[in-house]
Order: sequence, then structure tokens, then C-alpha cells
Amino acid sequence: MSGVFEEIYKIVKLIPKGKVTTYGDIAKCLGNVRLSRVVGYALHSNPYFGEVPCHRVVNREGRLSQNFAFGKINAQKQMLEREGVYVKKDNTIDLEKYRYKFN
DNA sequence: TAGATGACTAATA
DNA sequence: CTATTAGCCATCT
Repeated sequence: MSGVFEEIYKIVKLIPKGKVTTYGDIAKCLGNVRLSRVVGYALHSNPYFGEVPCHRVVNREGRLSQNFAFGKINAQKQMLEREGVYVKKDNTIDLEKYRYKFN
């Protein structure tokens, strides 16, 4: 794997259980917010399942992904709830409450 | 080999 | 206020 992807996976792995983060935050950690798009693609590209908790990554609104790699968005929802993160019916979470800040 | 595309976000009109 | 454009990197066609 190359470049930014490795960085992305490394960062996502650091997200503690029961917490989530946004593409934008990860992108900022990489040095450029516009990398948020690359972050999304990195996870879509079917990363190291079991190593990279991609289900803890949501968009800026706290909404879960529609194209979740390992099944439906429903699967991601259940994984989060299993970790103690409450997911609303519209597939969103309280960023204020669960958002994990890096740096 | 070159061009289009995508789990996004922020800035501008 | 809403709508559109730009910018990033790796993969697919």
C-alpha cells in the first residue's frame, strides 16, 4: 500500500472503542482537509478488516456511510451500538458526544 | 496510457 | 439562504 492510505489506516486504528471520528478530522491529521475524499476511498477500498475499525468513521454530519464495505449500513450501525454508541433511526450519531479528537 | 470516479468538505457565487 | 466548484489520492475502465 502506498502513501496516504497507510496513514489513514494508522489513524483509524487509533480510534478508541465507543468513539467515532469524521473524514475531515482524519484529513486534517494528514495535513489537508481535502484529503477527506481520499479517506473515504481508502475505507471503501476494503482495508484490513478486523484491524481497521472503519465503522467508527462517519461524515461531517455524523451520518453513516451508504456504501459500507462489509455489508449494509445496517451492519455498521450494529457494530457501533455493540460498542456502546447510540445510533439514531436516520443512521446518525451525536458527534458532540462520541467524536474523538486526534492530536 | 489517459481519463473518470469515489465512504468528503469547505469556500465561493 | 441554497447551489455550485475545487481539491486531494488510489483504483477502475
